Amino acid sequence: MIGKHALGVKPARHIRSATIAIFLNSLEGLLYRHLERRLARHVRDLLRRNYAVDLPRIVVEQPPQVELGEYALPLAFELAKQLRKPPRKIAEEIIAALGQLEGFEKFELAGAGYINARVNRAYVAAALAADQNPKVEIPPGKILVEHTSINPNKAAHIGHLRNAILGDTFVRLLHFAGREVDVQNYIDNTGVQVADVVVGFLHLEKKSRSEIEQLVRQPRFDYYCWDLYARVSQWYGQEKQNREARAQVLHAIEAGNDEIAAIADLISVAVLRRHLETMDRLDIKYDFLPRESEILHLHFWDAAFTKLKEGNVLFLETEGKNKGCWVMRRAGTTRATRQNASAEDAENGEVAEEDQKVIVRSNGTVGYVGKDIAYHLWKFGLLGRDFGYRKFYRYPNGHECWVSTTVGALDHPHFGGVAEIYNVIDARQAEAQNTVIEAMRELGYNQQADHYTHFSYEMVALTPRCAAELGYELSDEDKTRSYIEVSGRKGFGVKADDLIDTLISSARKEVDTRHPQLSEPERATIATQIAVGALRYFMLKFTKPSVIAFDFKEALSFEGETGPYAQYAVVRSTNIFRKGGLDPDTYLRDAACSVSIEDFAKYLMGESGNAIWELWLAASKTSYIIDQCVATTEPAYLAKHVFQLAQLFNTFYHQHPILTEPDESRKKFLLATAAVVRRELIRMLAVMGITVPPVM
RNA sequence: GGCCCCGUAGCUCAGUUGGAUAGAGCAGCGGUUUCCUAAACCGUUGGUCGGCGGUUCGACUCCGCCCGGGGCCUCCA
Repeated sequence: MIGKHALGVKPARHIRSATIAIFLNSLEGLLYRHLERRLARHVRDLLRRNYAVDLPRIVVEQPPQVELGEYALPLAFELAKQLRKPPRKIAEEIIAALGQLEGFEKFELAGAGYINARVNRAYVAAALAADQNPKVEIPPGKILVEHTSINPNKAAHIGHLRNAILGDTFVRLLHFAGREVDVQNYIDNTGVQVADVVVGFLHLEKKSRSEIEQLVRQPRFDYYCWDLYARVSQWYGQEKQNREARAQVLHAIEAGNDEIAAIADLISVAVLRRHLETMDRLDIKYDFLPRESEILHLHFWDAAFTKLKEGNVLFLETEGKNKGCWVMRRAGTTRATRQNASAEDAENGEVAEEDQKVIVRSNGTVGYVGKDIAYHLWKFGLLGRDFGYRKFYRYPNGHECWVSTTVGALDHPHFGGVAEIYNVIDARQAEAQNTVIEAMRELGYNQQADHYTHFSYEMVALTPRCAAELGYELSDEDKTRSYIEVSGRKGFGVKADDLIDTLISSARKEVDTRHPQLSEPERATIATQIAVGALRYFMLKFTKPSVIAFDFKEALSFEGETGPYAQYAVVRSTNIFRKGGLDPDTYLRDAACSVSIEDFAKYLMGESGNAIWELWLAASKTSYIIDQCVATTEPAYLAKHVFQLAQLFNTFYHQHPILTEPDESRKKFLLATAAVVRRELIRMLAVMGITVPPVM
């Protein structure tokens, strides 16, 4: 629901050149992903027809150098044994049979039996300049992305930033792919973490409700809680009986109708607002905040419990250590247990003790996984209950964020009942997530389970050096580790707002020296854009399963493989047009299309055109890369590609002075090159949530 | 003990779901600014892809075993 389209640039409405217009109308697409699909389809048909072979997947890869073509098919190797012919011979035959294919120049035999395909560079470039991007089939149904989900009891830290940036970027990727998305941020406002801070205010600080009401209004109340939470954890360690305070508070919060519950609500709401402010600094916004308090008070669990019992997913353990608990089979123990068990055991749903997951404790209270099952049944519209909704937070840009409540507004957007869900949750919770999926499956909701994706990522830890810089005392063992885990409980970590502040002031210093003539607000805006660009890029450049060992030096870098590097490439392109007295977008719409097919061919074909063609080719891959990111749930590919494109552009920029180019048609072509790359970079950066300053 | 992730250049990481000569950034060394041009560019140093087997025409990639690091496995969330 946020930002219908993440596109930073509007597509050109019409094409000026009659030649190109006719050509483009006759085709379904000329950009990288369209050509790849067409090639694969063409080859598959040919293999069926001529060889009666049906390959499950036609592998299409990219040759090591652009000189060898744009696509490479290694399929002759695969067929060699089956057809009892040498690969080169097969490749030759296939090439002869391939004939003509729209958008392609020719097919060639290469190496030991590769079939390399060369596209018609001029046509592809013309299509890209005209921003041709034909509609592709978009799967129906709304998608729900859950991310951030920070316990509302302390300030957000760098680990939470990775979660939110990954989640928000994935939302933008889905938007780009044309999908409708709801963004949810689950709030555990009734758990032990909130209880702990409440204990801190009541037992350590001895604060009254009205005093807390005052404190809540201070600017960074979440920082106050950060320190208090760490002190409470220490306090629990001092005397065993201190922990009794937690149990009492927790119980009061769950019941939800006394002074303590009111204080807990006061605190968690205030911290939650702070989280929304922090994330909005990075342009991360939410549509709906489902809270655990409503899951409890609206009795979501009761509805889920009934279903789980009726579906024989849960059973009451009558002996052993889990006696008196409602348990289910732990994820990952699925078939083995069933097959090894006797038919009668399977009937009763009996599972070995070590394979059991307790869902309802023997005292009748439900655990976290149980509540999560109920919540996920709601997400798919399977629970038969709904939240109440009220407006909670209005962003400066007018976007409205809703929160769950027991009795809400009559008029509200519809949340839940979606077709697909993605949960951005760190890898440590993989087993819990799988247990929820397993419960859905056992309830017979296989289709929903298939569309339940745990968007798993690794944590952000600190390098020992970084930890030492922050003033933490390290044991000798810690010093030898490659990284040290952040701990909210110990108050050990880098707070999100602190990091953002540091980045902004660091960027600000540079902007001040480079552009002293700019006004104060202008410099502030640019510094913020650079800081956000650096931070978001930093969190996205690592692949999800890689632990980020956080280090200030790297995170604060604005050089090399960073967000500012890519932003700077765009600024350079913008500079060309500014100094040339042109507007890049207008130029693309009007002038670039006046570059004739012949001129595109002249400057892009052959040896001399290879280098610039490489740049055009990379620029034509936007939708291809984004498809890949969505299919693999890996935004890092986009970050890598943006950097590569920026790198190619910087090389181009260095080698080709454009404004002084004497040949008028060549100058037009070079300007079109700069404008196209600029447009694609802006687009992809927007998908990463990064904007580009006017100057840097 | 069981399950999951990681191991690639001095450091931090990519490696297109089995393909052509393993790539970036940082750090180091040496260069390039009257320019649309330095948050940049060029050159250069640097590799037993943790180890051993296996599958394959072909393995950094898949399988098995081992070594090293991390995580999860609680009537916590």
